[in-house]
Amino acid sequence: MNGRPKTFDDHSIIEKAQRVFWKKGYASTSTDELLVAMGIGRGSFYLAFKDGKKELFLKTIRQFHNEGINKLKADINASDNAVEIVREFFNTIAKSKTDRHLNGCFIGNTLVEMASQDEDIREEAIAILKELEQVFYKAILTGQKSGQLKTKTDARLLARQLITIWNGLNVTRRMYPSHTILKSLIETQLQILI
Amino acid sequence: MNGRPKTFDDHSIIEKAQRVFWKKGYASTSTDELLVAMGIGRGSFYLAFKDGKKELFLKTIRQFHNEGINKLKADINASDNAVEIVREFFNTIAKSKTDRHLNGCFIGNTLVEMASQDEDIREEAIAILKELEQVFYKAILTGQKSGQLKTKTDARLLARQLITIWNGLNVTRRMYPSHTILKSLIETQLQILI
DNA sequence: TTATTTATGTACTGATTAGTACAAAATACG
DNA sequence: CGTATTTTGTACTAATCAGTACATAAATAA
Repeated sequence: MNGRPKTFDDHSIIEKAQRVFWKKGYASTSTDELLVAMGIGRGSFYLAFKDGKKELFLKTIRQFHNEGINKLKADINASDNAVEIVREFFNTIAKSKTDRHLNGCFIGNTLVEMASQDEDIREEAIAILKELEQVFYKAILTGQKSGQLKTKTDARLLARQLITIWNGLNVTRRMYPSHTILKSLIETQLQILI
Repeated sequence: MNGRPKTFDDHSIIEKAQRVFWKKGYASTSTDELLVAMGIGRGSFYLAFKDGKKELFLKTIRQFHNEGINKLKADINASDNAVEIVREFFNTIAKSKTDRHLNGCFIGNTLVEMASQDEDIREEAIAILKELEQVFYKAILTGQKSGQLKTKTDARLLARQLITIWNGLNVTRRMYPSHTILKSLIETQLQILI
């Protein structure tokens, strides 16, 4: 049986919460702030997310990741050059707006902030980054099989280097929030993909 | 004129505060927790650090950095192979104890957590990482002049790559807190130093 | 000793925190 | 219409937060 209808849908309020969490991190974001950003009241929030802030956060990073990874996979599938899509993926860092640099990678931030604080959140962040690494891995394998990638380096190791470069760029971009600096840095780092 | 003598010295309590800040970050560390770790009372604390938690934190990252960078510089000066010392510096990541991996790099953590939260702390963290990059830069220059480094790549760009790899490894080590994985990863990443 | 200075310990403040309790509102079904 | 069901808004709680106030302690200097 149906009761009073919801005035919101989970997907859109999670997206609104995401912007706040991404900018401020987990601990520094208050539930009050989240409620204002999501545009709902306390009653609705704790009904929709029984375990409160932590449940919302886990759903937020999951939704953020799913949409990003699905787009990346689709782009790769639609292309005949998987490695080139990976390159473009890295280049979005340099192309993003200047104020975005300070925010870094939402998942990397989460891993850094929560690694010693919350096992559940840490493991979720690790799993997400490993899924991204896995996409890199498959793209590299594809490139090596097609001959577009000449390097004989083990694809697993190359993928692990890529995720490390990704993590690093998302810290370094805060030091150098400059289009040109980041562009040349990314280009140089990606020379491992030869 | 002298009054009642202090029961502690700043350097040692800053070091005690450092362990807590490094593990938990800025926002999630309470002043109560810091007082317990430092072994002093509120009265003494706010007398020694007029601006409270933030002043303590800034002094903590400064002291942490000064000691680390001075040791690194001394090691480089005492060696006839500056680049080899830089390699060893990176390899300390792989060699550290497993539970240390979750803590990452104190300064990198600070930049990630505070970039959008506190301008003073962000700029201090950026300055510290740039000082480390500068040490890399000079080591690379030395290596290129002596012929120990064959690469003709611009030393400035190489140093920027190194700080990015450093930042990246300190995130990735939380995904793979394993001696062997990190060792091979570091070795591969440092192949830019040829 | 007495005055001065500095350090310490503790009680307190007002703000903010995450989360709960619960009555009222809005729907569907019979 | 009336009852069951679900959502909503608001008042509340108990804990914790960073920081202040201030009396007392412990030293030096006169």
